[in-house]
Amino acid sequence: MHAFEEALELIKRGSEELLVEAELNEKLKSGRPLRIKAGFDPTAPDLHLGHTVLINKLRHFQDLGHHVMFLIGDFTGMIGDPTGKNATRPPLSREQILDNATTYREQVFKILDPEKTEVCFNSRWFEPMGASGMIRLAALHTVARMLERDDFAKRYRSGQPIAIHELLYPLCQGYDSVAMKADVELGGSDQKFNLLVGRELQKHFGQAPQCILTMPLLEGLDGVNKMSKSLGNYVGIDEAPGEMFGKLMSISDGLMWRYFDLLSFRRAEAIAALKEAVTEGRNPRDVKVLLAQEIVERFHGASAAQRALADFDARFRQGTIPDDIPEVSLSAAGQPLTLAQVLKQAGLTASTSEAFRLIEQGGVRIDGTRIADSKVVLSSQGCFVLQVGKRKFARVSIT
RNA sequence: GGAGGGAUACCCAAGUGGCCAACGGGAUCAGACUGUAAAUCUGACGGCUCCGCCUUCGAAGGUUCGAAUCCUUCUCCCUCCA
Repeated sequence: MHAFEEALELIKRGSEELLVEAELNEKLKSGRPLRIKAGFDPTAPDLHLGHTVLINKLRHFQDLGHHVMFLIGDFTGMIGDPTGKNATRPPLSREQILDNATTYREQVFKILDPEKTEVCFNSRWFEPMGASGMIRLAALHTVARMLERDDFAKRYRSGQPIAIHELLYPLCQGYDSVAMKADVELGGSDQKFNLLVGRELQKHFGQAPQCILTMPLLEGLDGVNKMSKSLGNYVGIDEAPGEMFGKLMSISDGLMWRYFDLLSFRRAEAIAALKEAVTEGRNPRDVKVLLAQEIVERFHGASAAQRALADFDARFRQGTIPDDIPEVSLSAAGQPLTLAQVLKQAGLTASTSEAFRLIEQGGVRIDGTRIADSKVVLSSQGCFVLQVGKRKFARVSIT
């Protein structure tokens, strides 16, 4: 196998679609470092594992010696990407955008090598372009072609408003590719239309059109919907090691392989070997541990990953109480407190009603002993560990 | 500008004068089973000083012994026409 063929394998792994493969082949064969572009809207600075699928792919290119350009759409952020939206997005202010961009960079360099990454801002070429330049750019595409795009078409059909400036978004993104002389552009599978516009414009400006590599959207912890913060099925890359580890351990066995493909840096053969081991009887749990550890290690380092595993085993396999639990001290003011009140005041339940229910359902323990009597009154003074369900703890002292 | 339809708990969605703290589904939480798996099963799912009481059905008033349900005004959303 030639080196470039191996490279192509790595590039294609986990991807959704590669256009046009033959072109990319040629580019790889040339042996020069390719210019790899990926653009990010500086809207949501809180990255989760779903976002990292694309960033991992950039990392692959980086490892293969290519030139990664991380584009922060500070200019286009004023438009807001209409992709997948059914409504016009509120524009971002200048300060918000810059703020978000900084956070973005910090988080992204946990995966990308900062030395090998060029960070670009597209205001650099759009600001000097001016209104006349924008009009010339707009002249390069037609409304009809723009309305071919599914989400625009749907909105248009269903009578939802499409503001004129939203039509400019794909053009701007496409022009970015011209300004950056991109050889390859990466994007989510929902970005295909925008990425294709880039090819058109590059051809118009006499450049070889970029290849397009789209990445699938990662399913969230529920295994059904795409990972997103608003659905609450996400793992944030800033989350504490223990949280991250626990969340990853809770995914289903089937979903685990998807996560391996899209998130792990292991070689494809290594993953295949793991899969085989499981079919031959290896406990999937142990394999999932490997995945969870790899991910935690990536964002928090090896020792944190070790600790997360140890804590996890201690807490859930042996049922011991973790040591890093929040401490709460309450003052009884001379009066005895009911258990339900303490639970609420310690922040373990949202209301005393909820506390009552949980007690009655057997979900509450004091120092490891289940308390099922909702009328228990805690005599004043004392210090103990309160537990609700499997994961919520607090060390409470009453004074 | 005109005509019509709608707003119910985290989401979807029943309910058209008392049996409604409000059917059902989803999400969520707890318990059982486990690998903290997943699936499944059981239960909970407005609040409180919790075997009783208090506040909810877009908002504010009103009718009534009694309203999510009837009336008035207001706010917001949708559809059709212009």
